[in-house]
Amino acid sequence: MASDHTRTAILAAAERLYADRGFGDVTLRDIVAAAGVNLAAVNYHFGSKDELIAELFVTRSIATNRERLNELKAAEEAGGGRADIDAILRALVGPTLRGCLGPDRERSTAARFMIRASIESVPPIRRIKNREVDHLRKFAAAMRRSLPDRGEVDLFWGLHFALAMAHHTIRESERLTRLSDGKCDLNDVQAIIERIVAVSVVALTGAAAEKKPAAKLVARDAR
Amino acid sequence: MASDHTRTAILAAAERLYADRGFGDVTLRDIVAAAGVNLAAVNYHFGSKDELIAELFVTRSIATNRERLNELKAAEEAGGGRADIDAILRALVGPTLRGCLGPDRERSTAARFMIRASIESVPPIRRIKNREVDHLRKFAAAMRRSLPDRGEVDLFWGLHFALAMAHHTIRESERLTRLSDGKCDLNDVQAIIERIVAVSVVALTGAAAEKKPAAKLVARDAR
DNA sequence: GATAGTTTCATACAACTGTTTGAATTGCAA
DNA sequence: TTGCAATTCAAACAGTTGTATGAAACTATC
Repeated sequence: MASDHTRTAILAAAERLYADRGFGDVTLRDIVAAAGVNLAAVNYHFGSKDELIAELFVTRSIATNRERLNELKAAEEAGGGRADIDAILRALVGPTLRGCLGPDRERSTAARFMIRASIESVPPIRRIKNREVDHLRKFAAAMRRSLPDRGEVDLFWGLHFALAMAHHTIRESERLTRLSDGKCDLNDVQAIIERIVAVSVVALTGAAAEKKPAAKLVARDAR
Repeated sequence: MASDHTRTAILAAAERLYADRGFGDVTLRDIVAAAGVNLAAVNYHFGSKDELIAELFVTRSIATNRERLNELKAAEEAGGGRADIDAILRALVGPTLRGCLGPDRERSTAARFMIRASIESVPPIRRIKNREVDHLRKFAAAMRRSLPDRGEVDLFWGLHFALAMAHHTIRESERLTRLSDGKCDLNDVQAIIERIVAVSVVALTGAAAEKKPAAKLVARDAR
């Protein structure tokens, strides 16, 4: 196999263009122009435009999912097979949020691409997302082990709401900034993670989350 | 002015098609065929495709926003200018959820259209959504009056999270059903509303929400 | 250095898109 | 009925899209 030069150039250019301008108005011609390759190269190397998009998204979401599972595994091992609920939730929303938010200027192309994928939800990506359920089941199982007394339905809702807060924060970060006149700091990702985890924990346990003083919990002091 | 027959037929056909098949693959030709009118009628009556979509969305979201404000006003008058926080949140998420969720077969075209609008986020709709901030400020103000001791930033986050749970539930209702093997009942809209309100309230007040026994609160008993 | 397989290239294709045009038709008022 | 504006219509327009083709260039193997 020759050097992947063309293939790689297409992937890089496509990710950057999609990140900058969205899926809606980036054509194959834009991509090949930016990559400095021939138009036919896309179909030769990827088969179709949709498969190119799918490959971009799969690559990134595999990375995120692996990170999630690593954190989950670490948390379960630390707890002897039964992770704390806040650690589970942190493993669930942390990688995604860290991947997509943060100081504007150091936000990577990959992050901006994933934000687009989260907002625009184009068909090839939606197809992949549908398979994500199996991945989430592992977190549901961990939550069941962590909170065996909690009803199964409540656990699903808790998991669902945690993801809701994470994804909505990614999707609507601009609106929240505008609504709060910049008072909500979207750059302090760790604080956002802790805030979401804290809300999810109280939603699941009905009690304020004070169990893990090691991690700095959400600063909820009045200002 | 003649009878709005053509105009109305276009609006109805467009809303139904967009609801059924999404914005991505519905063309003006599909719409005029379904409406039984001429292709040029769309541009004659609406100016452009985007303006047609915008009109559809504006009509529906004005209705939702009015409903929201009515509920908010009623809650504030009942409390003498200071509504309970759970009533405010109910006014915020209730109309949207009631408009979009509920038993599948009685789900209206309008509801399905709004779900699409929530998922696909096409340019003309995004432009309109950006103006929604002013509307949300009224709820932020009401929350400030209701919880004057709570920090402003926390209130914004609470508002943001409440919307997050509502919209994510609408967007990902199918996935939640699949993840929970149907155990999460997406048909009981009122229960979902109360669940979201309850989580938001504890997130905002740090205490379990037991203040209003009149409304049935979320059933969080283990099963 | 011939050969076979891979990769690149310019170009054409075929289909679809929203929009425009200008003539026909309609409906209403005088 | 006449006149005038609003509406409808068939047709074409102008542009874009993703994809396919077949020849050319390259690369590595024998």
